[in-house]
Amino acid sequence: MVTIQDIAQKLQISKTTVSLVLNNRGKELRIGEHTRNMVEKVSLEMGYARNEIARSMVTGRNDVIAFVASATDVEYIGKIMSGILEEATRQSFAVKIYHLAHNTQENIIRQLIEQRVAGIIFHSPRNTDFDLILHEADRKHIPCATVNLSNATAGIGITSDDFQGARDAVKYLAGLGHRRISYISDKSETEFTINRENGFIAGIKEHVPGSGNPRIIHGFATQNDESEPPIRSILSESEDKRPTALVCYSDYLACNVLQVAYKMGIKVPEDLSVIGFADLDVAKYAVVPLTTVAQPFEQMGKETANILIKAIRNKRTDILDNPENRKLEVRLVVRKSTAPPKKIKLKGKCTE
Amino acid sequence: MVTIQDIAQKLQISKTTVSLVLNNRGKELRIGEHTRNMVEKVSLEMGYARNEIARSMVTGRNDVIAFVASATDVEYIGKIMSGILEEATRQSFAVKIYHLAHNTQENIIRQLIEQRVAGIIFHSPRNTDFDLILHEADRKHIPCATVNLSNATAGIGITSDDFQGARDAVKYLAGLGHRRISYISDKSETEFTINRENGFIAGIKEHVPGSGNPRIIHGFATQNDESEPPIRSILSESEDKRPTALVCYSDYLACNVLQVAYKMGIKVPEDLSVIGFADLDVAKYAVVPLTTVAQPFEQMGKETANILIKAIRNKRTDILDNPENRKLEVRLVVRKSTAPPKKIKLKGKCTE
DNA sequence: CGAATTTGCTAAAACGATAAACTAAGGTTC
DNA sequence: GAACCTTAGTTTATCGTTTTAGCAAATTCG
Repeated sequence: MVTIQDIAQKLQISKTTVSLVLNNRGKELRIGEHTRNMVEKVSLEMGYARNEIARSMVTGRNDVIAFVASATDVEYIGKIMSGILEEATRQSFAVKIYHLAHNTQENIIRQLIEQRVAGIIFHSPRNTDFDLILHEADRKHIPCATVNLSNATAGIGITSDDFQGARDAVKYLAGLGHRRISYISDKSETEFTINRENGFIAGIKEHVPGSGNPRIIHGFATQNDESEPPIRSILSESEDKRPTALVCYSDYLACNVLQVAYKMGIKVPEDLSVIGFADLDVAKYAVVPLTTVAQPFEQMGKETANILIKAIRNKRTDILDNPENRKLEVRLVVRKSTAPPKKIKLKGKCTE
Repeated sequence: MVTIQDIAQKLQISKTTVSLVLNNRGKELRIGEHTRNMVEKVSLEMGYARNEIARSMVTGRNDVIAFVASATDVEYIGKIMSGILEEATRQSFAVKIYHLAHNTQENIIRQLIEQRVAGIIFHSPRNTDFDLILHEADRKHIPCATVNLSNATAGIGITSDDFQGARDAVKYLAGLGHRRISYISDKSETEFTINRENGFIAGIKEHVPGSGNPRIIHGFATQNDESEPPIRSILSESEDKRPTALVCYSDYLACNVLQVAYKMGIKVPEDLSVIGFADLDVAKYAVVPLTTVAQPFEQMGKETANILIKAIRNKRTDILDNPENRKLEVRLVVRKSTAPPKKIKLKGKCTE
């Protein structure tokens, strides 16, 4: 590989001069125009590419951020990554990725430190997955951020406003005329499940007052079959008692609902409205494309990367003392799985 | 940050000694046991973490591979990445990711060279996306590989055996008794579309002989609505002429078929069998979970990383002269969207 | 015309590690 | 007891770059 030394030799000048020119500091540091041109020309001719490793050595900087995730083969994590990548690229940072799937926390943090990454972004559905890494990173003063993870211990944390999302979903359904709205939660207990459930409850209290205690059941998104019994039981009730609309913890669960309803001959949206959460492919490609609360995954990635890089640039000053936590707005995407409830139409006809 | 110098100073020995011990070359190069123990102890106490950047400088190695993809927010690419990551981790390589989405080829290859990555893995549905990068990487003798991309120019190329997959799908359907089987292709013309189409044709010739020219239509996976007219037209034919089974280019297209069939009141799998391709989430979560040709994305990633790293370790000798191209086996996953055709049963009843 | 300033460039140190060659002390062998 | 070997390290060079300080020649100024 060609080095600045080689260029210097060819031009019979010092490598300092070459370095200055190639870093565009030639004008300010008074390298003559002719020399500048020659350096540019020869470096191009010889196919010079600067050695970032050598550069990092002396500057002490290393413009690389690490994205440590529980997995990469999950659609929404891919979207987050995409946002991180876009912003990092824009700011001339490279991105390294790490998995918890085939690696221990000990191992990952060691690598991150040895490779002198400038900052770290985490995501996992399980908050505790990063305790060790966060602790060690803090000791070494590596700025950290979490994305879509309500763990404030990292200094920087970007999530989506799931509470608001669930509330909006209820508001929309109430606006369509629904009164019996239930919520199907995931089996896990995380900040996500809690926020969405609370948002749902708040929505009911606000938009469907006097409807009694909101009904919440627990499904199991991961395995189709596991979710069927609870869903089936709620849909088996008589038509005047069972919910006319279901808000689901995730698009996956909403798909499960679609499956069960299909088997039971319940029509969506005529007999039952369904709202999902996330806006993943499964929502778009469902038989009845799902109305869903779209989370701004890409934007979350972008924002997180942006704030993290700012922290890095500001010489990592006291992020832990002034934590930056932000919730991004969600957006209800209305597709085909929601409609006014049947009952209301019938009632209307009867009373006339 | 603590350096080996600091450790050496504290112990009043030379940094070479420290280096040797910390690289486990202390025994072979005769550093006394007592000194070895002291170095280990003090380096732990001081929280030493070796500087991979400095190390790379002198060794000339940099155990990093780059994964350059058209995007990261696509489910199957995430799976490939997962495999790459697993294998790279196992072999102590780090992985950097790059997007074509927000970056030019010129920019990416420049970064890759400047950062002295040891090898590059590509994926994009469009073969030509990497021409420039491949060319430059070759000039700099950086070993390259493509994954799930039938472009042999990279020396290493791992794909799945899509031809076989489509053929297997037809074989399975023929085995169920289907005779009128059609294929719905994507609108694009890539190696993928060609391989699957040819596999389908081969399957028909082999397993449904004398059924005339196989029918192939073109759908549009990307936008739901665009695919509807061609699918609807084929399903609108009279029941004794229209296909009893459809093999689809992708799971997405298969979902489109499910949507159209649902609207038209055609039951899957009773009236129509549907087979997808890829085995993505949309297949698992479809109303009628899809029978589909599962591609081994993770394994493809693993295999690619493994061969690439081998090439890197073997000092990148003439991979371009001895290209390694491999097709991995696909696997038909049978779910609920396929069943024997109705007609056969009816016929059976009539003739009795 | 001499002093001060500007211009154009360079020498040397540093970053943190590894690698190759070398040394000094003590123990063996013949 | 001289030659050789072993042990346990050390010295020096090197990787490719940036940074700091400096120096000589040319130019400007009073």
